[in-house]
Amino acid sequence: MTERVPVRPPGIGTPGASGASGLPHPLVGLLSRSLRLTDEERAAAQAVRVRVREVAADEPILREGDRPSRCFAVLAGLTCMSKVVGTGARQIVALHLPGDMPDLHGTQLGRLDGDIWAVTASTLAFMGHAAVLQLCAQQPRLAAALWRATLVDAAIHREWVVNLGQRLAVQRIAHLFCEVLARMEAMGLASGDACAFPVTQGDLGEATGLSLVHVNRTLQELRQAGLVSFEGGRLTVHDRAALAERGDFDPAYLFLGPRAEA
Amino acid sequence: MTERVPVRPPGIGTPGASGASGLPHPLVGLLSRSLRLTDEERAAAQAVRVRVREVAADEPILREGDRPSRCFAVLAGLTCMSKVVGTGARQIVALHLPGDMPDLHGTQLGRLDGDIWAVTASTLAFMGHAAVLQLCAQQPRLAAALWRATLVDAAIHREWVVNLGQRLAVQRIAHLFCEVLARMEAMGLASGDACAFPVTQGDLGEATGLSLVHVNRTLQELRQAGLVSFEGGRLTVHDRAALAERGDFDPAYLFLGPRAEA
DNA sequence: CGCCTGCTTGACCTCGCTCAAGGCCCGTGG
DNA sequence: CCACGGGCCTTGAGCGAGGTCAAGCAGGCG
Repeated sequence: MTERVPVRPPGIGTPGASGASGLPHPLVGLLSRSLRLTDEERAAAQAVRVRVREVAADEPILREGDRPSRCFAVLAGLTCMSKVVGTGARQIVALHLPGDMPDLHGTQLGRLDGDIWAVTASTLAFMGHAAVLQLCAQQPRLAAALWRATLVDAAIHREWVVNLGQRLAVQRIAHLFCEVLARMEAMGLASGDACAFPVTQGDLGEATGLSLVHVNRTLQELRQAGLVSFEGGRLTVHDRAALAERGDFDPAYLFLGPRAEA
Repeated sequence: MTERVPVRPPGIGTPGASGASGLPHPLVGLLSRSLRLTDEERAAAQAVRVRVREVAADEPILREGDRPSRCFAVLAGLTCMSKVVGTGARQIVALHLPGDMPDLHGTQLGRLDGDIWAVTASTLAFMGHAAVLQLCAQQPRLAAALWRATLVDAAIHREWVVNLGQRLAVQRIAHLFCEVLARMEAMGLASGDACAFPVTQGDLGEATGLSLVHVNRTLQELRQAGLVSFEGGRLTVHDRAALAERGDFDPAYLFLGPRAEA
């Protein structure tokens, strides 16, 4: 009945992730999602020096309280930000897909208010805070675009608050699946109605505030309803409309629509 | 046993809220919390024209999907951002105290991803998006400070995710109380261990993802433990350390500490 | 005076948690 | 080649935190 598939498959975004010509600068990729860059702006962004680092699955990248001097963009893989409560339980507060900058807010706030973990083996592009801040000071449109990126993250947080505060287990999971597929699609990382999503059921629980056991039963319910498959680290949505309906999902909060140029 | 006190008392921040000399410009107040302004910067901020408006309790200020051309700061009172789910239930995703700018993110995102309501009768200071954006373009340090303000909001959202995802009812309420008192204090709106907090038990439920009934019983528990009083729209914390302990509260995420100047 | 809003209480129910055990797949080492 | 161990998924049984429904009460206001 239950198909068995190798765990933790290849990965996300590995094949020439986000552009054509060799290695596009991660900032250029991020910025041109919300802006049409001028040559000067592109040059300024590309001048920010990048150091690429690989991290293994379940490796801590940054710790709560850290005052890092560099921030990073996810090139491939999956990272998350989480916080630990008094009981020792962990809540994932954000998922970062390729193209995201998980700790961009750190450049402004200086201190990190949660841990950042690699969920799967990932490729990260580190940039110095100083260089990013200088870029912001010299290129106001780019500063605005980066600001906007952090505001979208905040909008996602708000929707997560709603998800955890008001929705039942099935809806929470369905909603998360809808969000992940929509964001993957926006990054060009989905194929049809499927995308890589190599997280464990335990991870899902920590993101949705549910126990591992209940996530398992909830997944069975979604599976048996014919809405999704979630096996082998891959998410396949069989009926998008029905899943969105089930999860009370409206993608407006992702601000993926036609870019609102200033 | 249960004392009865008039509902919806005077209000918050009414008495010469945030400064000495007549009416300080709301932007100046907000900005100088994280920055020591130069004369030029102060002048530029004060040049942003402001229109003050009073709103009644439970009045909608902005609606989800709106594309406002102005944003506002809370001068006095209490507002919130909330979202409504399919079942009709409402989740409050943010509380705004005097000094906050509830829809500052709207200047960059253009569209609002939730409703903004006046929780109590409030005084709001509206400013045009264009003027604020122009200020950002001309004064990079002010732009950074406003960006930072939205990042602190995001950090609060993340903590709320944790609150809703991992904590029991008593902890959720205790945590919220700690947060409100800390933020009120930071705005100079607390007196000793008490502050105005004129919300109904229903409002508390919508902020913490609990039913009204359960909020009521939970409040009794906190009251009988001698930790807080919450009557007559006023919050009084009798044992701060114990309440913080009970609510698993660590104020680090509020970024109230000594301002991290660039 | 009567209504409306907000608080309080009781009884019952259910969603989701906890505890516990077993199974499958894979990697490792003898 | 096989034995062993460790993730991760699955299933069952019992329980408990919190929801729902319903009613009553107190105070403010027209």
